[in-house]
Amino acid sequence: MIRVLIAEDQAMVRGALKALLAMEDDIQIVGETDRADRVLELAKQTRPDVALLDIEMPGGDGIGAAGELRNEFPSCKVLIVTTFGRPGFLRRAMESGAAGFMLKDSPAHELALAIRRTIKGDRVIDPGLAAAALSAGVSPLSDRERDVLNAGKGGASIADIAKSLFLSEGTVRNYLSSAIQKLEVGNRTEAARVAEEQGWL
Amino acid sequence: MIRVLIAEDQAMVRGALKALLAMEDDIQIVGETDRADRVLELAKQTRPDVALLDIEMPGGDGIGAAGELRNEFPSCKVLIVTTFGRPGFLRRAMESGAAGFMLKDSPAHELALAIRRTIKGDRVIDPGLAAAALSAGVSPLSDRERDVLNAGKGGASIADIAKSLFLSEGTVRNYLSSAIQKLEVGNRTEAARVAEEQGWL
DNA sequence: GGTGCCTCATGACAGGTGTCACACGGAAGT
DNA sequence: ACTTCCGTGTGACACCTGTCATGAGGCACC
Repeated sequence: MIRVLIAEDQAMVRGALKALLAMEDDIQIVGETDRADRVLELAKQTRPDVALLDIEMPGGDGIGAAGELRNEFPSCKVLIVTTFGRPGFLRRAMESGAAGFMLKDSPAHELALAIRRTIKGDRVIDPGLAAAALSAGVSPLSDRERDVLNAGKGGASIADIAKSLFLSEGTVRNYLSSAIQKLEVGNRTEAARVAEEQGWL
Repeated sequence: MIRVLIAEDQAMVRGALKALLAMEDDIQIVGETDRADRVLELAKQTRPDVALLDIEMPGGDGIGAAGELRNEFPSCKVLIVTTFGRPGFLRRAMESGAAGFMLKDSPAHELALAIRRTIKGDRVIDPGLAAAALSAGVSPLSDRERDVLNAGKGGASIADIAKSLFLSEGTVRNYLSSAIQKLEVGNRTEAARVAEEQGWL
């Protein structure tokens, strides 16, 4: 029996995944949560063999939770199951110790297969996404460039970004300018969009 | 037996919902698709009693599909089931003839309940979202203001927007300025974000 | 027929933004 | 030690943006 933990914030999707996996004879759902910051605690109680984690969740993100799990329970495999196939997500997920990365637009029956393969020690990665990750390469942005893009992605002005990051406005302008050039776009709104699409934020 | 059609682009979620609903004795899944523009065609073949539609889908959106369904098959109830509770979405969905509006973070078992209530002629609306829609009110934006925000939301410059809408740059600036003031924000990036959050785009 | 709103446009102006050159200290690699 | 980044900062400059005043035409409503 494979003990599975599910972390997914949308209750309906979580319930539906549960229903789906409950039909498999060799899979047992031992825990479920809608928050990233409850994953570790829940794993302590339930000792799962595999954790199914979404990336977008309240209380943190699935990639962070994957890293924590990896530290505390090295025997527990992590399978990221998410909506968006951002190449950068895949890279960060694998670096944080995830054993697999599936997209929600894969067929449903592949999920059980992926769980079984993960248990056997295989790394399961969505094929299309793997190709995209290879062609996209690593983020060209420095840490600070990423920070300013992040702080400004909601539409904040340079002054706002400077305040929230405790930097001078000139410095923020320089970082933005350099990020805009690296991403080959024309303004910070586009830069934030492109970086987000690549999973570089 | 309630005949149900599912339109949802993420295959895993679609499959999982199918598994969930298949466990109900009085519900039968008669069709499924991942594209908004196949809904009508599929309904012609399968004659569903209820159509479960996501909003974000390739080939159009679920609200448009709801309107088409309403015209061609007035007896088929439409239940919108979506991720984001944008008040404007709810309004547009109800105006286009949807019988219900559920969020994916409702508990899974409520989906079957909602389907049954829809069949009985009830209108099923997520309670929290209904309150939000009432407090948010209708969009204050004129058609053209909406257009320029839409054209610029990816980060396009004023010149780009003007070209794509065949307007002068000054006109675009005026519309943006007026939208920015109506939405009580400071620049067009924020304006686009706020309008999008309200479902006004 | 007046009033008000929307669409489209122009011109002017202040302030925000992106670019560039330059500087200094620290960390990392050779 | 030397070089090469990165992070941080300043000042200057050109250009982009947001605001405002103003105008014309069209449509709807009273």
